[in-house]
Amino acid sequence: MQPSPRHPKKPVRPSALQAESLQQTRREHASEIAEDYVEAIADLALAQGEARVVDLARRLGVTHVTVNRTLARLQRDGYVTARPYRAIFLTAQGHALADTCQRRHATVVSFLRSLGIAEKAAEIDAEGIEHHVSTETLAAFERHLRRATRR
Amino acid sequence: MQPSPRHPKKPVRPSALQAESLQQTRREHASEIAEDYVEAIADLALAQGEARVVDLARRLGVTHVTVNRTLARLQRDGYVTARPYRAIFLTAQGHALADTCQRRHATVVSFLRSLGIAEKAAEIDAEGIEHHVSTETLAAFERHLRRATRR
DNA sequence: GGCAAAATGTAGCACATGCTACATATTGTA
DNA sequence: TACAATATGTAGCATGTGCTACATTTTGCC
Repeated sequence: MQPSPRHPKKPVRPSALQAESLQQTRREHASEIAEDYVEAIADLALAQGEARVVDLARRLGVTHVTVNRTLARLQRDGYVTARPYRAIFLTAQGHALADTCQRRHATVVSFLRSLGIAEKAAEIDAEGIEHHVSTETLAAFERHLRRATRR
Repeated sequence: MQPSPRHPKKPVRPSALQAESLQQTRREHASEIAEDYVEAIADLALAQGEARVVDLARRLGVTHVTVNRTLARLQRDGYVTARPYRAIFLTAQGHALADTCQRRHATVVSFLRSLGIAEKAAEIDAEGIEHHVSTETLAAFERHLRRATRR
């Protein structure tokens, strides 16, 4: 193959819609964990004044080591503040993200419940689904909920 | 801390429902990519007789290198057969998975469309959502679709 | 046949996530 | 205060996914 030595290699252009969708999904996945963490930190702060590494580990179902490393990344990205051996707190940016996630989570759960899905299954599915719900789809869920309530 | 030298360390037991849900989500994520690949391979086989690495790369929006390594894993796990410089084919197991995914994908898209979501957004969201839809939720989607159709 | 383009393969890097094992700091309490 | 339990931190490994750069094979065509 002629390696076309001039062009540094143009990025693969996915022509298909599916490629675009999958790339979107991959991007979302990168932020899913951040969302889960800030949401958990917000909950814990509310419930017991502060969030500790152990609490997060228990809550998220991972070891404290994983929590620790992920917190370093969240701190790097400006979502939390943390000092060694101290509690973890959300930054303004972290709070904003947490609020968004909590509202979205609640909406998704309510929506699934309104379809007749049992509490536990709704919770489990919502955890997986919520990160992939676009603004448009979330709005559609809310519309549906209003209709269902009005009835 | 007393290291309790006898017990090899019992796995962290997540007491909270959220921990369980998140672990479920992580398990699902491990199989998402396999699902995307077998689905693409099935489509390509139908459309042009066989699936090649380049086709998959274009379709999935990644480089051929990534396709290559992922195919090795899929082969290891029994979903595809592949020989160097040859086309890729699904095993019986791969076909079964592809069928399931295609049906589920179609259901999720139809469902989102029935909520008034535009074609493109429905496709994009479906790619992210479909992997996290439990049997129960999928059934609820189908129920909803039947109701909407009947009307 | 033989050359060039296309396709495929391989090496090696980066990053994210998970883990176990072990080290260190903090804390509760005798 | 001092010890033991708890919490937190660090080192190092595995796996999965993505990439670029380069090597090799296959294929189309003169």
